[in-house]
Amino acid sequence: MRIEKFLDELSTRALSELTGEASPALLKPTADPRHGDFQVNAAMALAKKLGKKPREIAEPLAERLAQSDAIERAEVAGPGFVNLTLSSAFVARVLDEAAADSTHDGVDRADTTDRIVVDFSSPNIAKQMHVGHLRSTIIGDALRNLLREVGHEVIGVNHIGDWGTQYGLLLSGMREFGDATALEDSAIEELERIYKQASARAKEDEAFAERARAELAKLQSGDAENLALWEKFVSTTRAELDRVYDRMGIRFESWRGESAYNDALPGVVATLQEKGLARPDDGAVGVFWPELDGVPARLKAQKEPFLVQKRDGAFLYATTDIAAALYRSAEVGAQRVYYVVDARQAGHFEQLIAIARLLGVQMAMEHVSFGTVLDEAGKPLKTRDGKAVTLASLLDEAESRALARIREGVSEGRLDIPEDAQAGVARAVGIGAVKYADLRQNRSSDYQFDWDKMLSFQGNAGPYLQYAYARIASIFDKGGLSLEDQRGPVSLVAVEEVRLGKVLARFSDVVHQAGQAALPHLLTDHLYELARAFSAFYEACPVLKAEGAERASRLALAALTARQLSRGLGLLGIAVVRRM
RNA sequence: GCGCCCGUAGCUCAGUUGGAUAGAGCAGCGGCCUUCUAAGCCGCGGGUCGGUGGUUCGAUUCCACCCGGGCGCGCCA
Repeated sequence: MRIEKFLDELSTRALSELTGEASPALLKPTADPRHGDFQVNAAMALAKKLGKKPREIAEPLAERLAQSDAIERAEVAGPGFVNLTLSSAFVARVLDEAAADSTHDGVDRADTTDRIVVDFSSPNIAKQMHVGHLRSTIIGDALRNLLREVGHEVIGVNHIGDWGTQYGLLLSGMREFGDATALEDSAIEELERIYKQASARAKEDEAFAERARAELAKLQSGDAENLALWEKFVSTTRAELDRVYDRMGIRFESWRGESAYNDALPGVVATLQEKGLARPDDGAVGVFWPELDGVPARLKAQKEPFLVQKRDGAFLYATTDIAAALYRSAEVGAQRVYYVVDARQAGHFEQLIAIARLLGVQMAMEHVSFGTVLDEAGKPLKTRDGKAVTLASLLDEAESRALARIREGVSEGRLDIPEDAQAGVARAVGIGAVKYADLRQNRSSDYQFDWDKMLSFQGNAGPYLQYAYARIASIFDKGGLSLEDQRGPVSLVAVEEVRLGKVLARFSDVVHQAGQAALPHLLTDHLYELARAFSAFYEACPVLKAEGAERASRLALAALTARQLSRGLGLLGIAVVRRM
C-alpha cells in the first residue's frame, strides 16, 4: 500500500470532519526523525481562515488521528504541527503484505492508467552515440519503466535521426570516396569519415556540393538506388547502435524515426496554412505567434516564427515533430507523450506543444528536460572538435574499472567469483555505476562528467546498493534459503529494525512519485536510504544466528530489502548481482 | 535586445505544491574485520543557502531588483 497516500487521505478526512473545511492536510514526511515520521501542516494554514489559533485546530486533529491503529503517537508541536509516529505493528503489517506480493513487492497500481509514449535516446544515423545521448537514454528508460510499473501502457520510442540534408553529402561521399568493406565492418566510423570529408569538400568544391544536393533530391523523390544505399546506412548503423543498447540493457518498443513521417510533412504544412496557423514569409513558411489567438503570453510576444518549411521547399525538425505528435495522438492513441530531450531545446518544445494545442491535439505533452553534460572544467562537452567521448568508450572504461576491482578482491581472497563469471559482474557493476551517477542527480541541473567520481564505487553510488543486495543474497545462500520464500511475520523491535521497516514501507509511494514527477532521482535517493538502513541493520542484527520468530522476522526484512533493491534498481535499468 | 535555466559545506550534489536546529557523498580527522562480504559500519569537524529589499505566523523555496555563470532566439537537429 501507499502509506503516505493513506495517511494523507486519513488526515484530510479527519480535518474536514472537524472543521467542515475541505482543505488538504498538507501531510509530508518529517525532515527530522525527532518529529516523528510524518507531519500534518494544515493547522497553520487554516487558522486565519477559521479565525482560530493553529493549536485549536491541531489539538483535536491530533486526538482524532491518534485513534487510528496505524498511528502510535500524534503530538502537537511548535506553532501547530501535528507530528505522527507510525505504529510498529502497522508498519509490520504493511511489510507482511508487501512480502506476500510476489509480483510487485508492494507497489500499487495507479488509480487510472494511460497509454503513454516516452520518446527518448534518439541518436542520429551515421554518428556514434556520445555522452550527450547518455542522459536521454538513461532517464528515458527509467521513466518508461517507472510508468509501466504502476500499470500504464508505455511505448518507448527511439525517434532516430534517419532523415535530413546530411544524406546528400553521405550519398555523394560514399559513391566518390567510400569504402564498402569498411562500411560493413565498422559502419559508423566509416560514415563519420565520409561525412567529414564530404562536408569539407562541399565547402571548397561547388560542383561536388551541387552533386550532393542532386543526390538528396533523388533520395527524397524515392530514387530506388539512393533509397537502397540510404537503407544500408540505416541498417549498418542500427546494428552498431543495438550493440550499445544491448550492453546497457535498453530496449525500445518502437524504432519509428524521422523518415517515417516524411510523407506526412506536406500535409502538415498545408493544414497549418488552411487553418490560418502558418503563412509564407520570404519564401519560407512559419507560425507567427503574435498573429494568433489562444497562445501563451510568452509566445504571443515572440517575434521569431516557428518555421515548418524552408525557402527551398525542404521541411524542418519542427514539421517532423508536429507530424509525429499528430500520429501519436490519432494513430497510436496515446493520452500522454514525454519528450526526454536536452533542456536547450525547451524553446522548440514550448512551440511544438502550443501548435499541437492549436491543431486540437488533446494528448498531454511534456518536455522532460535535462541539463547539459559538462566536462571536468565545467565547460559543455564538445563533440565536434577534438575527440568526442563516445558512449561505447565510456562503457568500456566502466567495465574495465569494475573488473579490475573484482580481480583485486578475488586475488586477496575476499571474493569468490569464478573467472568466467567476472565479466558479467563487471558489466552490471560498471554500467550500473554510470547509470546511477546520472540518475541520482535532479535532471534539471547540468551534469558534471567525472570519470573518477562516476567510477569510484564508493559512498552514494550504484555499487553501494548492489553491494547491499549481494550481502543479503549471501545470507540466504549461507542459510540455504530463497529470497522468494515468504518468511515472517515481521516484528520490528530493535531501532535498526524499526528504521529499516519504515523505509521499506515507503517504497510504493516513492515509485509513484518518481514516475508522476518524471524524477528518477527520487527513487535513487530512496534506494540509497534503504541500503543505508539495511547496512546499519546488518551490523546490529544478526539474521542467521537469531532464533525462532526473531529469525523469521529478520529473514523477511532482509528478503524484502533485497527484492525492493532489485526491483527499484531494475526500474532504473541497473542490474543486481549475487556476489561482488 | 527578448526569453529560459542555474548560484546551497573545500569539491560534486539533495532539499518533495513555503514548515521546525538546511542534509548526503567525496576529500580531512578518529575508531571498528576470530560473529551473515570492510565496495562496509560508527563518530568528529566543516554553511552570511550569491546580494539587497518585499510578501508571510514562518522563505533555501514565492515576488522585485542587482551581481555572477550558462543556454536559446527564420530557413541545423
